[in-house]
Order: sequence, then structure tokens, then C-alpha cells
Amino acid sequence: MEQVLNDSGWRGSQEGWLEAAYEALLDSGVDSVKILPLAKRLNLSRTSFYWFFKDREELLGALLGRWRDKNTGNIIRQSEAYAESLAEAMLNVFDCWLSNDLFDSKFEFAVRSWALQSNEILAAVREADQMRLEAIKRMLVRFGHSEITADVRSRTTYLVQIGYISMQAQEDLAVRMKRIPEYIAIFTGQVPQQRELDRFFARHGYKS
Amino acid sequence: MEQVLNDSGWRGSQEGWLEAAYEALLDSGVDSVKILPLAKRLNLSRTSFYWFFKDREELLGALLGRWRDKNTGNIIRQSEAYAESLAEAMLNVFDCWLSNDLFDSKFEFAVRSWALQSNEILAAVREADQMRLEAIKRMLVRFGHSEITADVRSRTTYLVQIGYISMQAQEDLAVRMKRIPEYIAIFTGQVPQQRELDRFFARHGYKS
DNA sequence: ATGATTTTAGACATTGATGTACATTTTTCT
DNA sequence: AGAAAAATGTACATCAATGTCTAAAATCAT
Repeated sequence: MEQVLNDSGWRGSQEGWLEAAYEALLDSGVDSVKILPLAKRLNLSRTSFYWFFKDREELLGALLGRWRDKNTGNIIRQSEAYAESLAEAMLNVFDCWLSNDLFDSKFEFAVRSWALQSNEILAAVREADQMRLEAIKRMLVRFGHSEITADVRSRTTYLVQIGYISMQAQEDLAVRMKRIPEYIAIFTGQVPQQRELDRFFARHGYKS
Repeated sequence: MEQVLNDSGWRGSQEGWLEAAYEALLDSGVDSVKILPLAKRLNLSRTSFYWFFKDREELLGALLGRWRDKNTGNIIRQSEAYAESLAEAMLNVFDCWLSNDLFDSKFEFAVRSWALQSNEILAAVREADQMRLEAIKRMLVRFGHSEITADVRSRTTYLVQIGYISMQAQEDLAVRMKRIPEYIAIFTGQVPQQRELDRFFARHGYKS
């Protein structure tokens, strides 16, 4: 609940409203991003919202911007990170799925659901999908896959994750980690080295 | 627009309202399933809705029932259908992804998005996911896969599809069909026979 | 410390949705 | 044809949301 970082002495702020909107979006979808409920949550008068944002539209626009900044950039970055083998490269991409700092799954799901009722959002999601798919595909090609297999394997890799998000599963780390070697084998066609796996496990705080 | 099948001489009917609700849900999400707009669409007075349904809740309940009936049953059925090889069995499951009669992707996506704002729906979706995953896993085990590989491969198969749905892509049949052999190889670990593919293509009206 | 600026809140007007009561019309049944 | 049942529509009460205008309060800058 608490106040959001406020260098100034004022209670509200653009960041504060945006943060509240973000929480509402993740928790119950875009239709719950309503000014009146947010105001109650923030213990502020509804109308002071209009000092920070022109209207609800502008708030939603800011929310979309936040999503853009976070989720797409990191997948591309991870797909281009240094790796000695394809398995290791794929594990770099998997970092996104296990670190909330690199990829915000709940945010992702909420935005995709939002796309159902807004063509503008749908266009943004499609653009993101294409950029991410292409990045993973380039990675597979870089490690020797042909166009066609890289295409289908990049899809498999990416879509499994999007599907997983869409399940809104809540499994603990151990359960998810146990499946990793098998996934790597299926997605890349290569069995990962134990030391590659260990490095991956280690950086996600998992002791196998 | 037209009237829905009406044996009686009345303009409205439970089916008619449900059908309109279904269309609204698919088109713009559950929050757009509102009685007033539906009434406009049906050219009926808003209040006559209450003759067929107690309230909006009941309408939404009926919508959920419709989804349950359609989407989960067919996946399980297809996963249990006769097949001589695992590749052929997997192609039977793929029938669902290509036939709107067996699996309604848009409906699926709309319901999953709905789950974001309703715990009841979330529970229903989770139950469906589990049943479908288990059915596909049983199929893989039946054809000789071990527990662990069957688990991860069933997930891969299912989640790729859920992810695909979540992309809301609109690709033509040829583009999708081109990827099929590769998908089968990745998901099953077996390369499909040409005649298996031909049979699959044929039943979806695709000439390769 | 005081005047300007920024923020907050109260009051209002409007809109679109829900559901109920009741009168009316249309269809069905005998 | 006439009565009963089914469906429709009008009017009403209510609620939750949006956005604007304006007065008041809190903070900041000199």
C-alpha cells in the first residue's frame, strides 16, 4: 500500500497513480483500471488524478509504454548474449522466464488480454511478438540451424512460454527447474552439458 | 445479424441472447458482455432479457458452460483416437488446432482473459488445462515415452498451442501447414511419414 | 513569511449500466 | 374465438464511473 517514492512532500504523483494502475491491471485486467477505485486505494481524491494525467486514456498509454520498455528489450538482449553452445544460449533466453526483472509475466498476460478489446494494443502485441520471435530465430541460425527449423523452433520456444504465462500457473522453482533440461533438448535438439545447467541453476538460486 | 433459430414465433430466446453474448465475448472480452449493448444488437428491449436469464451472472455462467462443453472434450477425444504411430496420433490432436468445430481458439482466449478477473473462471481454466495436459501425456506414454519426457513433451505440445492462440495471429492455412512436419518432429521426436501428412492435409482441405 | 505554484477535494453535470414493477402485446393452446 | 402463457416494452430507482469548474490547502521559492 504505502506511498510511492516521493521526493516532494505531495501525496500523489504521476508515478504513484501509474503504479496503482499497474497493480490493478495485473490483478484484474484493464477494465479494473478505473480512476475512482485507484483513488480509494491511494487515499486520494479522485479528481486530483486529473492533475497528473489528462484523462484515463493517457494513463493507459503510460501503462503500455511501461510494458514496452520492460518485456521486449530483455528477450532480445538475452538472445544475443555470449554463449559457447546453443544450449547455453537458450538458457540465457530462459533467464527471462525465471527472472521477474527481465520479463514480467503477469504484466505480459494482462497486456495480451487487454489486446482483446483494443486494436491499438493488439498491434503493439503483434509487433512485440514478431520482434521477439525474430530474435530467437536469429540465435538459432547463428548456431547452425536452417531457416525452416530455426523458424519452427523459435516459435516453439517462445510460444511455450507465452502459453505457460497464459496458464497463470503458480509452481515452485524446483518443479519448473526439473523440466529445464528436457525443454532445452526439445527446443534446441541438443542435450545441455551439466556444467551449463549448473551455471543456470546457480544464477537462479536453485540447488539441484 | 439475423434471427437465431427460432422454432417459436418469438423474437428473443435464451439461445439468442447466449449467442449474442458469445459473440461479444469473443470480440471484445467479458466486460463487453453487457445487456444493454446486446439488446441493441438484437433489436430487443433490454428488459426482456430478464425473462430468459435471472441476471447477468446467469448469462455468464451459461457462457462458461458452453466453453466447457466444447473445448476440453474434443482434445481428450482426439488424443485417444486410433493411430498407428505417435506422429499420426499427434496429428490427430493437431486436428483440434485446425478445425473450429473441435476447438474454438477465440473462445479459448476470451475465457482465459476472463480468468484474470474472476477466480471462479481461473479455477475452471486450471482444471481444463490439467485434464488436457494429462490426456496428451497419456498419449505419449502409450507410444513409449517415459514419464518425464512425456510430461515435458505434452506441455510443449499444449503450450505452443495456447501460446499461439494468445498471439491472436491470423495466418493462412498454407503458412501454418508448412510448419506442421517440423512441429511433429519436435514434439514427438519422430519424423512423420509422408502418407500420414498427406492424410492430415487432406482432411483439412490443404493441397501441398 | 508571504506570494506564487502545485496539489487536493468538493460540487456538479452527464453517461451508461443494472434490475424491478407493471402494463401491453403476441403467441399458443383448447 | 377466447383464455392462458410467454414475451416485450415503458417507466422508475439506483449505482458507479467519467470529466469540469472552482475553492481551499499544502508546499515551494525568494
